[in-house]
Amino acid sequence: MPELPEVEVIARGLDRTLKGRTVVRAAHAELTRLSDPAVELLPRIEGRTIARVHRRAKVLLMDLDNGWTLAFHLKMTGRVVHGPARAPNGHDRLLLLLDDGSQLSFSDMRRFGYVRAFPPGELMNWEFLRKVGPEPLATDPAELAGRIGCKGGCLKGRLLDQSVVAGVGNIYADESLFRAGLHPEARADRVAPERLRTLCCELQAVLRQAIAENGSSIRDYVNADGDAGAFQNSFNVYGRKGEPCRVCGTPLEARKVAGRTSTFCPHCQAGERGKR
DNA sequence: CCAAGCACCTGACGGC
DNA sequence: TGCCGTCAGGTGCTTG
Repeated sequence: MPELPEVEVIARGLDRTLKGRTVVRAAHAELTRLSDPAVELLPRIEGRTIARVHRRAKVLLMDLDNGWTLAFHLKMTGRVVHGPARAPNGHDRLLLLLDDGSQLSFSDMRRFGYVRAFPPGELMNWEFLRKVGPEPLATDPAELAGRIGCKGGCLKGRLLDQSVVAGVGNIYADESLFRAGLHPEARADRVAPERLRTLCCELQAVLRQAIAENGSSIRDYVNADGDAGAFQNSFNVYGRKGEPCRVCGTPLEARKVAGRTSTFCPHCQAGERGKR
């Protein structure tokens, strides 16, 4: 579910509130996607102190004081929430009871998400992280543009490809394409480099703004404190099919591009599949 | 090698 | 009310 800004907001909140907290007890409720058997994983967590919480791509990373790292991938509906201890519910996958009586829960209604534990030094050997592209907010827009434009395929597909650039999902792909005035079906290698650079600048701007507004809440996203984000109120195109473009008033169109529903303004993002 | 399609799951919503 | 189809913020495997 969450894309880069949402995971970033969660990571910042957890790093602030969990750093130095010790896990008193770890409990699992049907950890179907856990890479390691819970019987092996939970003893690695219990008694450990949380050293740091951070993010890479859309993955939430929790460093423990024994050098192990827990990696949470939230996929579509995963949530990591810190709050008062409560009884488990049917969507909980992992519950960590902390030494101040609070509890960290990882729950996931659709069960696409997972938690994995990596021994000291092993995180960077994880296939997922070895294949993932650079962080868009820590990379020069011109370099990002070069990665997007170096091959064919539609722009939307290039933005969603995690090996091209990390952390972009359906919302922020559509929003950055709109801001750059580029059609989602434009052929990436036929768009002028300067326009690709503009796209990457807009991508950075939209990601920064979304982080500043606490992320986007569409259905069930909440940050680590259980609060909804506000950036959904700033969407120009995502989820607005048929509504008027905020710039020119033309009704927004939606179609499947690269397997995902893509909403765009046929006037502001014209470009005859990007041949301009 | 590549893009498309589907699989993985559950729940919400709209139409009939 | 209830059944059915459709859709959902992501990734990864199979297929053509």
